[in-house]
Amino acid sequence: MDKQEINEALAELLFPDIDKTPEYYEQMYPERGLPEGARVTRFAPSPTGYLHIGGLFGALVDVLTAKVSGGISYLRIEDTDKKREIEDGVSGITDGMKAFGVEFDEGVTGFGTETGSYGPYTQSQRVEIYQTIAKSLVKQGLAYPCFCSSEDLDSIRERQEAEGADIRGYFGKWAKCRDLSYEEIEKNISEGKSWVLRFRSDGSPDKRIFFEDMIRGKIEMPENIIDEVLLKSDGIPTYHFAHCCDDHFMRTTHVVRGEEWISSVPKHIALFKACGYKVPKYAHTPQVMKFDDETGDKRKLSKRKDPEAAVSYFVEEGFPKESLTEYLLTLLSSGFEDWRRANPDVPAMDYPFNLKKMSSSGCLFDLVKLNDVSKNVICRMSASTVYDRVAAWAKEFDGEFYNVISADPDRTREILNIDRESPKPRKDIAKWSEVRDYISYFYPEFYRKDYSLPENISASDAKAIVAAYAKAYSASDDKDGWFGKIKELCEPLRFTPNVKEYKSNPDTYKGHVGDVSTVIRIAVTSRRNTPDLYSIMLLLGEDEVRARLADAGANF
RNA sequence: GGCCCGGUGGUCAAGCGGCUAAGACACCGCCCUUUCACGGCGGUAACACGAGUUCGAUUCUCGUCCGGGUCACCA
Repeated sequence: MDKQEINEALAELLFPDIDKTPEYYEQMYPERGLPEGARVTRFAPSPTGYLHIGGLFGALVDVLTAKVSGGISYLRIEDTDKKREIEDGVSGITDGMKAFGVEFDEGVTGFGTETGSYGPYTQSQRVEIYQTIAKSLVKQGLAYPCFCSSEDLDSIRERQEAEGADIRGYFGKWAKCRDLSYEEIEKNISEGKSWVLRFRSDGSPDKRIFFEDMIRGKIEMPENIIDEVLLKSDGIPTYHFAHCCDDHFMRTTHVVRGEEWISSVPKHIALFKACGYKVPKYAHTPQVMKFDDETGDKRKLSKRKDPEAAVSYFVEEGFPKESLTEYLLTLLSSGFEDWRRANPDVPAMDYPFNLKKMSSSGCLFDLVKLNDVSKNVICRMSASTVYDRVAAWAKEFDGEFYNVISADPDRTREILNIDRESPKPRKDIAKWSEVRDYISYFYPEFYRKDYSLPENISASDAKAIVAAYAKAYSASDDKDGWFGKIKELCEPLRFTPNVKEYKSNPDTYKGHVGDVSTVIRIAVTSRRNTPDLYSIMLLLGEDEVRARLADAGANF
């Protein structure tokens, strides 16, 4: 047998059940007839944990990159590691994406469902494809079976470490199985020894490869010389091989992924070339970090240590989905905030995103900034929208609150509308979980009396103010009349209705109209700070206002 | 340890050889104002370090330091 015949025989020995050829899949998954410049991207998470910020961040880049170019983005599930997979992994990802308004053009849409003609989009369902390509590689002498046990591999590693070798891994003299004869292989297999399929690298340790990262520019690295595992002993591909096959057959043009993948690019390029595939463009995104209070350092957000790394955290806290995506957009694209100011009402996903303008350094996730972004998002919403969103959130996370506000939706909407839907809306609310406290004084169920006064106001003055106001108060006053009455209270009680005058003559008065208002505000709401008091009193109604004034007057 | 990525105010960030080094968040002050918020105005605060190239470096090169990543039958 000549070499070619041996390879053919080996391929049959290794993959007796594979009867398709790479050409079959080439025809099944033809080039996408997209216009020039259209980019095909994919978000390819593995269902090994909940959806986290980094994932959402990456998905946003994928979707936006495809969208601005008139291309396609799809969601692929990389479930080749059955050991680490968790039960609700897939739906966690798809639900999370949905919850944050990230929509892919094709791919997995939920547990067991998908759309698009380049599927299946779940790697565990594509095993035949990988094996077909693997078989072809064996035929060409580009891959070989390796029978080394994990102990063998450990020992190789140990020896390499002891030698202080610069390059570690399965290659050169360490690659014991690389040149096994057909007879040896056949013997091993007939003995039932388990094997993995390795790539037969033709790389040289002193050659370098170059590639252009869409975000970082030119990157130079040593060529890959490692005989990487292509197929694990269970016949399932490793990430590297699956990446190569899938992104080729799914016709991905731009691979966007975290920067932790940069170091394996040489492997990937070698694989694509060995398979005869066009190497996709790569874009390695920076990592989202957080500040670790314990160590005082920046570090990568950890699923384990940081509850806010989970996207579900933001859902539970009640951040509107737009807030998180807008915040992430400010992180991943410096021009976003300017664009948003110029286009306040356009959906965030219409942002003309540019991969090349992405920052390449890791960034800290800033909850404070998120709050600010979120306040801006919420202040643009109508009262009715706010109500719907709060109610939806409360229904899931705060049933008691939901019952109370939904008992009279119209009234709740009116409460939520105080100082809203104006050119200068308030920006008090950053997340739905804050609303309960924010409007609690409207509801007897939540109202907590607190008549403590600012230091500059005595209890006796407060009693006098409330008593006088209770007499003057009329529920039918308009706003000017309402405030006029408060002003009229001032002089007799030795306060001044004129703030400026008080400031120039602080000793002649006990305080000014602001202090008088504060006392009334405290009496009516138990707060020192509230939105427009007049609106509040209107919504509370005359009986309730009178009752509160009386109660406060007796308890200051 | 080898290889790789990164390093502008507290945070996110403009900046591509010559600028008093933008802007946003946070913080502080003032104004507006019945409180708070909003809004307006102003302020504190930065090019990691050292060489080199250059008439001139935040911008280019090299080295150092610091941070991060990666060296699995995990992705």
